[in-house]
Amino acid sequence: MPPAVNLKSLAQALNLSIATVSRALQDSHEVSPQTKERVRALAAELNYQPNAYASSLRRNLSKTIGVVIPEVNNHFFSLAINGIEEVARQHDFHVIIYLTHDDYAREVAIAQYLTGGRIDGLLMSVASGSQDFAHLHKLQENKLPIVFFDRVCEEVSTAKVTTNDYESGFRATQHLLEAGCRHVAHLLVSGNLSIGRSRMQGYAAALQAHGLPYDEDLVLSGGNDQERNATLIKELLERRPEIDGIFASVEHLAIGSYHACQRLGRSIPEQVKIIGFSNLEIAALLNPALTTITQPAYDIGREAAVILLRAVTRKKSVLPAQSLMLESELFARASTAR
Amino acid sequence: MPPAVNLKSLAQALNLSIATVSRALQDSHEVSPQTKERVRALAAELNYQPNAYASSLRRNLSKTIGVVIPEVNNHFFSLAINGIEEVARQHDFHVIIYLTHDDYAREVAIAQYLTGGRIDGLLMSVASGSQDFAHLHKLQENKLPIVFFDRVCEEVSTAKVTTNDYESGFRATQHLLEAGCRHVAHLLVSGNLSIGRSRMQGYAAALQAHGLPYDEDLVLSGGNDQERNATLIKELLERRPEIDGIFASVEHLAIGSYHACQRLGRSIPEQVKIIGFSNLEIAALLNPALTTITQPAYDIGREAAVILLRAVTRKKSVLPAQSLMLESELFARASTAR
DNA sequence: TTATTTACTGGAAACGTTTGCGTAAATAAA
DNA sequence: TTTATTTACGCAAACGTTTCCAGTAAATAA
Repeated sequence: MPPAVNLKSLAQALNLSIATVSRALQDSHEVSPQTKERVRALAAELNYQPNAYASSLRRNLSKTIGVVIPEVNNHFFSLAINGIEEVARQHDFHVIIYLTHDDYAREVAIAQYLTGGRIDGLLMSVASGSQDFAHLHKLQENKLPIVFFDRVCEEVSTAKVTTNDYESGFRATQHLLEAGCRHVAHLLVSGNLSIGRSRMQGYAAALQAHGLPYDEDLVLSGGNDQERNATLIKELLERRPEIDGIFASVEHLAIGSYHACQRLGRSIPEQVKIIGFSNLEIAALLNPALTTITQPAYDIGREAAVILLRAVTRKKSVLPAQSLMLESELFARASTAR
Repeated sequence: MPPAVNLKSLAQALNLSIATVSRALQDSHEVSPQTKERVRALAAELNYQPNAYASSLRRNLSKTIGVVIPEVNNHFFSLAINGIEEVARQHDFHVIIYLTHDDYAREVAIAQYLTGGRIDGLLMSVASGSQDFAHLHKLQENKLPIVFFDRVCEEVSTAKVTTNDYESGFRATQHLLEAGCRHVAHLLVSGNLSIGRSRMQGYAAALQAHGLPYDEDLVLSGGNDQERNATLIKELLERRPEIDGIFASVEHLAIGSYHACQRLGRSIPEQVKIIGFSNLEIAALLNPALTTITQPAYDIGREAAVILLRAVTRKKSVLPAQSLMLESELFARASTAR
């Protein structure tokens, strides 16, 4: 091990005290310009890097934020991460990522970790299986500021960034109805997710507005197993052959619908029209091009990070309950053509 | 601030010394079973979490690995991250992610950070713009074990995980030639990336094997701006209308080719056949379905993480130069049909 | 009975940083 | 001249762990 270059070795080499070297590197006003220059020169020459852990321990600040999401292999979340990382970098913050794989137990374990003071703030999209939120309340008790994005947790009072999910659900359904659909199925990932509920309510309201009945049997809850989803959708389409429209609440369920239709030989959009929430850049290149409700994923990540970092740098540990709602956009494409 | 629960407070409450409490929580053999139980019980009750920074500082070990990649909004990398995270979780390690956006300056800045001892090991896919590798050598001098994956850096001697890029390039090109193409363009992201070179060499070798000339003008270097890529490809297709096959070395260039053909009204695969490296799950749903060379992205991430964590836990700071090469798979689909 | 081991436990140093406080010299004010 | 103030720096404590080094008491061996 080469003798690590730290404040002590710098101080010795410069014949100064550790305190002075530390202050010089922080550009403190209580060290002379000449000394600052000497210190900086040697630090640069020896390639000194402060020990992040010592600094974090002493200052009780880690310059790190955590991001807890279900998956990273998902266009929405990877775009959001891009936004988050952008903001973090501007503030000289580091980003630790944890994946729950939509598993409640993992989410709890991760939350447990996080009470150790490893991060200064948390950005989170809750796992779909989560019902109990004691682990999140514990984080708040530990003075960890939290910002939820997209999959928010209503039971915890803090800042939240979402999109207009109710309205989007309404518009998506309405879009199908206006395209001539009369039997619209709704595929969602989990009924107890707040955004799932909102989209569902929008769906139900649109049906009602068009004088159509809400049929519980047309609502399908999918999971994380893509193959299984495709099978479930296929079974639904077989069981209810009158279905002529599908509103998929998340991207991979729209994809699953394509596969199901392919297997059943149902043509899109002639027999079944499909609209889905999605951040696929290549929705337009699908066969047929997929009509999407597209969330401003990058901006959601950005905004959530901005709110969090503002709180962190101001040492506001508990964020006032606030909701920022961004607008999704509907891109009509071939999959819902008349 | 609620009085933080730490070793000291636990020790006081239990009328024990800090040392004993610490040892009890680590299940040391030199503390009695009864004491261990008492300590554990109170720790659990008070929800004690050890301060990660104090521990890292003292043990000179952070239980954290860094991942430096160009983008996260990319199927290959997000799958790789899934693999990495899986292994890290099994070893109780944390994962910090840094994005270079393929920018050399950012990569250098990130490397600079990383010498601060914040992480115990590094997984890296180098930025396409990187020419000089002093920043990486510095990391090695700082005793940071590095494993490169996919976009490896040949100039740095350490462990590397890649796929059979030369062979894949050869097979991809051969596939087009066997489908009848005579003028095959090659789109790549950067000529000075080692994997880019390998794929390119495979491309050139396949041409030669089929008695076709290598034409430099048919090789196009793309960037990160998708719109610009599509324009460049379009211009190439206009300039050289005889092009009847495209081998895209990365996913988004294949997508760009689709867009370019769409704009020019060239039909795939009748006029132009396209094959591309890609981890798109929905390649089969594109219009037409895209023929792909698919890398085992998840496994690459997994294997790289396994190698790294083995080195980290064995305190091997400098890894022996080794290469692990996994196999890519070619999925023939409609975009290269005769 | 004495010597030696074994089983627990505690004191204190160390990791590298930041920062409150003290102080000497230099300067300004009285 | 004396007295305040400023400037520039050092000492040492603190952050919460881990771990080396002893130390005590009981158990075993001689």
